[in-house]
Amino acid sequence: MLQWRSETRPSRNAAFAATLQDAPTGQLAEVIGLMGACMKFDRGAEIFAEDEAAEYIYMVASGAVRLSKLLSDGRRQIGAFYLPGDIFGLEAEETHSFSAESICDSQVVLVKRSALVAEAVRDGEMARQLWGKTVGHLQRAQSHMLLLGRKNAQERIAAFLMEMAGRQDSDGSVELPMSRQDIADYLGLTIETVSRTLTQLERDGVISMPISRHIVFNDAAALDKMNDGWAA
Amino acid sequence: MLQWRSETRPSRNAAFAATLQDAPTGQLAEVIGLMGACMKFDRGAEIFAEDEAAEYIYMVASGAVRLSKLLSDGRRQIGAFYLPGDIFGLEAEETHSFSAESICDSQVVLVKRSALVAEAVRDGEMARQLWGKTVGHLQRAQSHMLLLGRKNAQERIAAFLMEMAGRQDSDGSVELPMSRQDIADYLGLTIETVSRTLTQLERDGVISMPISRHIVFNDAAALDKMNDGWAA
DNA sequence: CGATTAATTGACAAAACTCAATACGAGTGG
DNA sequence: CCACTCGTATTGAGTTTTGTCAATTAATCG
Repeated sequence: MLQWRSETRPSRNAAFAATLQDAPTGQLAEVIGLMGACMKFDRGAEIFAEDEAAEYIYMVASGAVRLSKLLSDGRRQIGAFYLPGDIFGLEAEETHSFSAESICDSQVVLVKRSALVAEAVRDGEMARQLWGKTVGHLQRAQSHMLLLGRKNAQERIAAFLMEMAGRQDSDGSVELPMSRQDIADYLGLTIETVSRTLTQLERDGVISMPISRHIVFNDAAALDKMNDGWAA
Repeated sequence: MLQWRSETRPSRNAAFAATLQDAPTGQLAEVIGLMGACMKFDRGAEIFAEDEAAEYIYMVASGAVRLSKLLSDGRRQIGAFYLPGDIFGLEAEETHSFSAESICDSQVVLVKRSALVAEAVRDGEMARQLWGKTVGHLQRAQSHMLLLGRKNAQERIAAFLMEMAGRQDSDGSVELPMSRQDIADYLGLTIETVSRTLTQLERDGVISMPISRHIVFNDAAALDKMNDGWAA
């Protein structure tokens, strides 16, 4: 997948005007990369907060980001993880209803929402892509609802591993940038249940965990079967 | 809320061309009402199926619709309920990933997706509204994820009742068009848990149920508190 | 009024959660 | 290079919530 580096990207102001001419039917990601300014975020840093005005649209250049909502009593739901190449910040019209934090040290490209909208007004293809991305996020959210509503712990973990594998161009293993607590809050489980379920899958020979955040698939078919009948 | 009747709506072919001129900055709902054709669906009838090409965009005129996904083993997740005035069918780009069924006898207005898109190309305001509606659906889906991920049965039921009340212009009561099974599949619970939880709320004096599908709020503040810290 | 579907209730089982203790691992300083 | 520390992850024991299966009651429709 895309692995943007700020060094290889022309600086914003220089490229701005020219870019828009060059990309009349531009890929959204390209345009964001060219129009946007790159920012670094440390592990745990907040990219935007709940109730903050939604002024920018974002793209992960490197690292990983979580979209989360925290409750008064400490419960937390993670709505999505964003990996390099992913665009986010589309889920708000006026203000954000979730916050976004950097899971590890990350680089994120920011574009003014107003600039993208202005571009979309002129370029129908751009409008179509912005809408399409939003529909894509909606489908992911629906797919996630499915998982949260009716899957047991093992099915959730299996679905999660397959999802992450599908989003990395992985051989037969996944590198997890997020903690067990993040996974738990994404899947609607406790950290203990996540841990036990992973251990059980390892005992069953389905996966191996050389280190806790690197998971090797020994029997991808078995994982597939746990997902049976559901979209990823 | 809107309570469209097919009789009061000009027939499609007659009004089509004129309509578009009349509504240069039209409300999306208005335009759909004027451009669309009205169809009746019996209770339980399928409006569109999973994997079907997404050819239309829909608006509920009367009745109620559920968006659902069925598994091989019989588990079902309901992703959303649509009530009069609600627009749906935006969650797909090419093909539907959920099916939609009429919960009771309903009337639904259909518009060719291509016609709306063509309109959006000409009218930026229309494009903005289509995108905005999609974002709205995404926010609802995220809010629903939250509920499914971390709420207990009582909190889910309370959230559901408040949501439905908010969507009907209701005094202190809700009329539920859907069965207990539909509610259960929406909330990620079993029908028995839904039933028991409602009974418990009635015992506690929070609600009354003169009949099973009509729920009166005796203590809305108590319901509110069960929702504490969460968006509806 | 009887038949059929929808909803409730009860008794028990299972899955996941809670609380507490222990182990692992990365980073730091001796 | 090793020992120490702190955050992260795993494991265990016991509890709670929700699910399952079965029976009963209520509502709806001819």
